[in-house]
Amino acid sequence: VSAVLNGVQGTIRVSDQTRERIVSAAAELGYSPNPVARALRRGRSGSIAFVPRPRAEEHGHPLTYQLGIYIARAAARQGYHSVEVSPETIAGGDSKEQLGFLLSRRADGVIFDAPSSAPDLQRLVDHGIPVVQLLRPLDAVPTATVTVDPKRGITEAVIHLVALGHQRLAYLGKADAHEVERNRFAAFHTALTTNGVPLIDDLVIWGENYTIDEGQRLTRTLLSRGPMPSAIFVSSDVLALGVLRALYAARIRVPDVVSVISYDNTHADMLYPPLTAVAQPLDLVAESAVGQLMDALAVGKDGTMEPRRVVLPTRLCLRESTAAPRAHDAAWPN
Amino acid sequence: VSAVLNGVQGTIRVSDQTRERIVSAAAELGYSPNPVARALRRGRSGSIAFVPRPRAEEHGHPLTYQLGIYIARAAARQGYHSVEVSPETIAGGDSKEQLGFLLSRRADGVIFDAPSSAPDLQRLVDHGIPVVQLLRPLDAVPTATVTVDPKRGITEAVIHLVALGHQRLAYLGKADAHEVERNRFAAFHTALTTNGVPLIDDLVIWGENYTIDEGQRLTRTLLSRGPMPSAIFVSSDVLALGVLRALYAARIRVPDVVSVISYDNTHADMLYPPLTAVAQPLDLVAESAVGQLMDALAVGKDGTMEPRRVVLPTRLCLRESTAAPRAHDAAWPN
DNA sequence: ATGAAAGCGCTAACAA
DNA sequence: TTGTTAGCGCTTTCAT
Repeated sequence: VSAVLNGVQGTIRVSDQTRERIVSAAAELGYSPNPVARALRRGRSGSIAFVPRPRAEEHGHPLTYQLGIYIARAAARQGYHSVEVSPETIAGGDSKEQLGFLLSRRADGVIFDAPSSAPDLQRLVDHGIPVVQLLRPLDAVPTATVTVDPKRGITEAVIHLVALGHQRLAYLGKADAHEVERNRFAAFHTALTTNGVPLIDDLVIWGENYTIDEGQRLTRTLLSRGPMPSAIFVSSDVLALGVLRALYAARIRVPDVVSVISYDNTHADMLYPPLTAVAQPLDLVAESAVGQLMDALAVGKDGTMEPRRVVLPTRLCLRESTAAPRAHDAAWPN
Repeated sequence: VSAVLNGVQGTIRVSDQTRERIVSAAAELGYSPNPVARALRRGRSGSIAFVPRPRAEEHGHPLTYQLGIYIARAAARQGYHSVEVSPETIAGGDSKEQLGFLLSRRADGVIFDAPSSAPDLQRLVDHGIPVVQLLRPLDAVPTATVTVDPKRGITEAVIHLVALGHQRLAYLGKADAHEVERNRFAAFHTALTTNGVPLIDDLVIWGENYTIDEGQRLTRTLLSRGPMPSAIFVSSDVLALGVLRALYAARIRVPDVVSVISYDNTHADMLYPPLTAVAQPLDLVAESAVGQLMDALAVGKDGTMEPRRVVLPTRLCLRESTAAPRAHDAAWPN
């Protein structure tokens, strides 16, 4: 019966008549297999878990939401289920319990976005559960990772601005807490140099975190530093929320007076004006992560992963927050 | 051993010495129970599932995100796990499989936010799995529900505007697809009447869906209808995104020229200016839903629920998108 | 081609 | 107080 219902491949070991009997009986009884029993027996649950980034990141939801969807889709394509396990629960209650939840074959593999707890990760790895870290991995734990190289998109952004005629570019970013931050600024800096645009120290402003308030603060600082830039590159959408708020309060219109480009593209399409932004390929990130898990879980494999490091490129998404600088800006004294 | 490790209450049926031996042995071996086996044996998984609203709702993510967190927290407080099961997966692949996933004791109870598939729900109910529907329930299926009565918050909103001196109020809403929409407008209308403010037909504009584009479109229509309102009530935050975009494009400042109040409070705190908005108590919604599930799942109970209907009030959240109307507005001809 | 049985890891009921 | 055992529902091996 089990073989028939599961459509076992191998040799056809059942007469058509019996198969028919089995199938119709199952239908009549409304039978559906109990996945828990199946998981116990198989040692595999058939589902993977996605643990979003810690909630501490104010307004991190669109990214989490999108990743969740892409992961669910990618998993579904492979016949896998995916569930999202709130980091709240993990960090909150006794994390031992929660981890046990993931550990003990309830999820065959786990995808973490920007995890914050190395010990938790390590325990999973120690238990032989395949783990992939996304976007902002903890390097202390040797797992597979899928990250993004900001270079391409940021270079496109700078070229775009230069082509429009901008020469005074500001950069609002977060002080380098992580490689990710450093890479963004490095990409920006390199792109300026390559395109013969000066990096103006006064127009590079560092904040402590990615929040709206911080974005406002940095913008006010920028505005207080004398001659305005004609374009601002903001290193995260959440920061950009604050930038736009500050600009709105100061009655400085975008893109009429300043152009704005942000990084992330998570909120960009809901703002006004819609923001030109550098987008991370979250769909591909998810796909790659799920793919790696599936490889490790393929029949015959024991679930061990080599810690492969996939790096994906970014791209610029053109919208309406960029335009040529105002004519008289060009005539401004330096 | 099982009894000791699970801290069974009843009579203390174990000598302290043996207990000690068991505990230390477990610690040494790094033992942690296999939840799958436990679930199979107990017939309870110890976790509940949250199925977010269909992704079709553009920019519905903050609400989903917040509900997810509140549900996770509430469940954790009760010693339960919660997982989020993407509606993508359910709607996408063969929904039978996915439902089976929820059905077959992988989740002891299920919380749906604004579900779209009555048959799926019905199947769960038929299988005796406790179900709670949130915010926009399918009345066809007799489950417990937790909904929100917009009246209080909307009344506060109108009173707030009237107190500021507004008399020309616009309402942008979605044509009544669901009781939820009707209730919002009804609350608005009643509040106007109660406060002696006229409902101006030209300033009530109906759209087809909650999208940014629709918000823009409705606003353009509004602007084309002659004398501006001094305040706009927008029946959803996503619509408000479009309203603000259209106002920005038309160089109409908020709240200097028009005040704006929106409903939902999901995006309101990230906009510019920060929006005064009517908030649904998502934390209480989650808490109530989880509580009802827990009641149904309490030891001894068989998981049957009476279809209780909890209704929670809204409240106004003051921010910066409302101000007194411009002086000359008062002098405007009607 | 079909039937029988073992056993995944746990808990609960019962026996000693 | 401790030890033994049945069995949750399934898959898979082995015997017929």
